[in-house]
Formats: sequence, structure tokens, C-alpha cells
Amino acid sequence: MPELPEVEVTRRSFAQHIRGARILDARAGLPLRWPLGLDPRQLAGMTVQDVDRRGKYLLLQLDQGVLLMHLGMSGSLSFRGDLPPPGRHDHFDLVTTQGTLRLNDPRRFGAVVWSADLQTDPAQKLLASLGTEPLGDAFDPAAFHARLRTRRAPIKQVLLAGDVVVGVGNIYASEALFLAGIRPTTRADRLSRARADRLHAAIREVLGRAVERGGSTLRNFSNAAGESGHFQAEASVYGRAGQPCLRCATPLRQIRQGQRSTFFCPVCQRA
DNA sequence: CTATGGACCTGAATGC
DNA sequence: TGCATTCAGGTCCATA
Repeated sequence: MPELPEVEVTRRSFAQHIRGARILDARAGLPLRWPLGLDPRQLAGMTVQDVDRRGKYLLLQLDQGVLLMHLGMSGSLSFRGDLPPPGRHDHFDLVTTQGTLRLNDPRRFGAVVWSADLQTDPAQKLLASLGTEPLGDAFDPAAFHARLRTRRAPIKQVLLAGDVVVGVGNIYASEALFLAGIRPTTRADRLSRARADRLHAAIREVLGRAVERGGSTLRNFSNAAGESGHFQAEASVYGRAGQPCLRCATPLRQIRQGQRSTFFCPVCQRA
């Protein structure tokens, strides 16, 4: 479900509602990717000051530390006043004076981690090697190209790795490369400055548009208020193997890169 | 240091 | 119908 646009859309859907809330209680279900780092009950009494995002992490800024949340592959958040009892895949509840934030995550690749201080804690490691924010001012074509020139792996895998630029997941990587006219298997260090520029623009375009549209919905993405997004109808190549390219009608191809599916047009993305 | 494959976990879809 | 296999939007870790 969640690449950067889905995480950002989720953030926007509940940030203003939870801001300023006092935590009344918290409850953890089955283990997630990492331990919470404290007894959930100890969160009671803390205040949620703001909700930020770094890459695909949400950062709930508390008056005592920060709560990092990651949605993994299958996670989603809901925020509402009255909540039914936790279901089979509800693995974290944050009960506040303004509503309850609930993480549902069937595969449990997601995480909720409390850190007293991101500067010094072990949790800092999670954010330490993240790349540039693609929608921010710091995402600069020249610097992007310079970073790509140090990598010999296929460009698709470099995008997914997240240490050059964050937030580009498996769907949007294929979409951005299609938009830029770049073959996903091309070595990152072989991209000219001009082609790196096109990719830079394509990444911003694809992610920015998805945020505006409310996140993708290849399966069932919905924000924390339960509203679903519309990106599915807009995928140009992802999930369309064998179907005609929207630009040239050539049948789209699907390949495997690092055990992930990649989709591209063999004509529009020649190199 | 970089690159690659395996690991984590559940559920849906597909194949025989 | 039943059972096995494959695949799924992420990313850390061990190994080469």
C-alpha cells in the first residue's frame, strides 16, 4: 500500500486532528518489525505536538520523545473517535483525548518505535541513511545526478534503495522511469545529466500528482479517515504487462529486478 | 564502500 | 473441492 504519497496522504488526513492531543492510553498487539521501545502504557500523559514525515516514516512529535511509525507493505492507519474492539490485524492503538490512532497491518512489516531522542537513540539508525526528500527544495538535479554517478546498480534498484532519494517505491519507480523514458535496467552511473534531469522531474511529477490525487489504490489504499485514492486508474505501466503502451501501443513488459516486478515499455524506454 | 539475495509475515490469486 | 505455489505497495541484514 504505502509509498511516499500514501504515507503523506495519511499524514495529512489526521495530523490536524491529533495535534495537541493528550495520550490517554496505548496498546500493542502482535509484534511488529521492531520493538516499541517502552511499555505502551508509559505513553499515557504525553502530548502529540505534531506529525511529520521523513521518507515513508511518520514521526509523531511528542513532548517526550518521538513515535516513529512505518506502514511496511500492508499497513494502514485509521483515526476516529469511537473504535470497535481491535481486530485480528490491529496491532497498535494510540488512544488520545481527540481520537484513537490505530495501525492495521496484516503482514506486520510495519513498525511503531518510541525514541526519547532521535539524535542519540538506536532508533536514529532507521533514519540515518535516508536520501533526499523528493518533494522538497533539497532535491536538486545536479546533486541527484552526482549521486547516481557513484552507483553501478540498475537505476530502478537505486531508486528503490532509498539512500539517494526517499519515497519511491515499487509502483512509482516503474512509473517515473516510464515518464522519463529510461530503461529500468540501465546502470545508474550511465545516465547523462540530461537524462538524470528528466528522471528528477519525473519523480517529482509522479509523486506530487499521486499526493494530490489522494494516494494510489492498487489494492485498497485509504487514508486515516477511510477515504480511498485514485492512482490505480492512472498507472501507465505498473501492473499492465502485455497491455498496450499508452503512448506507442507496444505491449508492455514485466521483468524481475532484485525479486521485485518491474514494468516498462521496450520502445518508449530504449536505454 | 557497493551490490545481491534472504529474511521477516499474512492473504489473495493461480495452478494442478 | 483441496492443496501447493506464486505474488504482493518495504527494508534490514548477512555475505561476497
